Amino acid sequence: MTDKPLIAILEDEPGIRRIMSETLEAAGFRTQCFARATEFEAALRHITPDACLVDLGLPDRDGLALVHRLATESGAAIIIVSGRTQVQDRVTGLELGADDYIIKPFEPAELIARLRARLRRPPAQTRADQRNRASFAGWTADFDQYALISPDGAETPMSHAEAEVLRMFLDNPRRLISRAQMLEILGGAGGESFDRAMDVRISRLRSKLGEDPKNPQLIKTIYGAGYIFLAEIGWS
Amino acid sequence: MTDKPLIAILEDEPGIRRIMSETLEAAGFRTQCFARATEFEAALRHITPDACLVDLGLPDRDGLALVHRLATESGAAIIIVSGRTQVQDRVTGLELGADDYIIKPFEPAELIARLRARLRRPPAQTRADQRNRASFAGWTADFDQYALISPDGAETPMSHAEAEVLRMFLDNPRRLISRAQMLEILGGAGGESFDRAMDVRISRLRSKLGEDPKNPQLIKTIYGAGYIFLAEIGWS
DNA sequence: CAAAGCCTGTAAGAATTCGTTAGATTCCTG
DNA sequence: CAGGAATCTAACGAATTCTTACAGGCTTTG
Repeated sequence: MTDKPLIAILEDEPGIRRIMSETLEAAGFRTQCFARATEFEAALRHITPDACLVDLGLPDRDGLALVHRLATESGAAIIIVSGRTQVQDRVTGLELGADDYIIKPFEPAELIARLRARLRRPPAQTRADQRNRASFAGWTADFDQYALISPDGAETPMSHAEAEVLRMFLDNPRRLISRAQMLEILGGAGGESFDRAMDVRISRLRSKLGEDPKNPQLIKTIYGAGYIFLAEIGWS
Repeated sequence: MTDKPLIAILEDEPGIRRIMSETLEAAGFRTQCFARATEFEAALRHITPDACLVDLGLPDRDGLALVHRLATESGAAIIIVSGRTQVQDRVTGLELGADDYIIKPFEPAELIARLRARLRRPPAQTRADQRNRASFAGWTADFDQYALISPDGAETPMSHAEAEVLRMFLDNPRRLISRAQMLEILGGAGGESFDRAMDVRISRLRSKLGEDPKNPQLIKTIYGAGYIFLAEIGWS
């Protein structure tokens, strides 16, 4: 974001609203204030704030419902600023999608710090991206076509079991995966000798990836601990 | 996310550590606990937690410095769990890169809710290739590939146990390492004859490094005290 | 419906890793 | 230099993992 982040403030009490706005402006943010949820929702058609500070005690709407809608439909960071002090309030607020929960009265410095912490992370992207193709170490795995394309362009079909294992690795790159985890992820239905089946799956995937059995480059074995997949991965 | 998120817990008090771990496991997370920052940093070379819960009052390191390092170098969400209640503590913690700050004593439900809120957002871009390579005395150790490259360019694979020992040395260069420390670092399972196992590990590593048994240049034995690794080390 | 082909778990033997054992060697003390 | 403790390493063996072969199940094909 090249520009100052835009912060929407939803707060029905004018005094607090003014304080929040001034504090944030002084800290280098742009602000836009609303006293009612309906106003705010109308404005949302035209503006896309980077973060929303919402007071739960609004006169014209249930604040939590609004938070939930914001969380699911907008990418903005949502910070509840509320006078309700119960733990349960915080928990439900956060679980409905709020990113933080600040109790009134609050210290301006903490509000700023928490807001900055939220804005440091990239905004949530739309859930629409499919991400069914991954490339790594010259290979490309297409999970729609169940195909594996080698660095030299040759395309090999990939079986379901192989795809499952590969997907598990691609979802956890550079991370140790224990056998227990594999069993959990791949839904190993409690077969007692399932460990052997796992070995065979790995072995077959390795050979399909052209790995040297003596010295595999991509799928490393950690004796007694599990496996680790080593590659930079790009999804598309 | 196809599998349970991995949460690292850095907390020196065993009671709290256990409570946190059990709470999180019950909520469907995988956890891994550490009592000291050094242990944690060593483990980070192998695991990639999705979030880190760190207590600021660690015995062996300044917690805030660790938070800052984590924030800049790892993509994990960072939540400080501290007994310090001052606003200023929270502000500096958050400004150094923490994503949230929870005050002890905390409600388990709130911890879970805040953790989930952090994990809902996609992780910051995973830090680009952090090559786990070190060079010393003409050798290069690649901890990703589990390979050891000799001064004349020959590449030898390195087993997990060997890599563990070598990494311990490379993390503590030119410093005496007692057997007790080795046991702690390498998670010795408390076997009575573990000392012998350690000897053998060292011996094997020495031979792989081409050390003259009569006069080792890199791994020196200090009779009755421990070992010391002598070399200039460059990480990359 | 039979035959062929592919997928995938099971079994079995080979290969690897790594702790244990034990005898040899080195080091310190007196 | 003797004696005991600490350390080294070769050899062994248990546990783990790899690969190949095989069989049952499912789908495709004639």
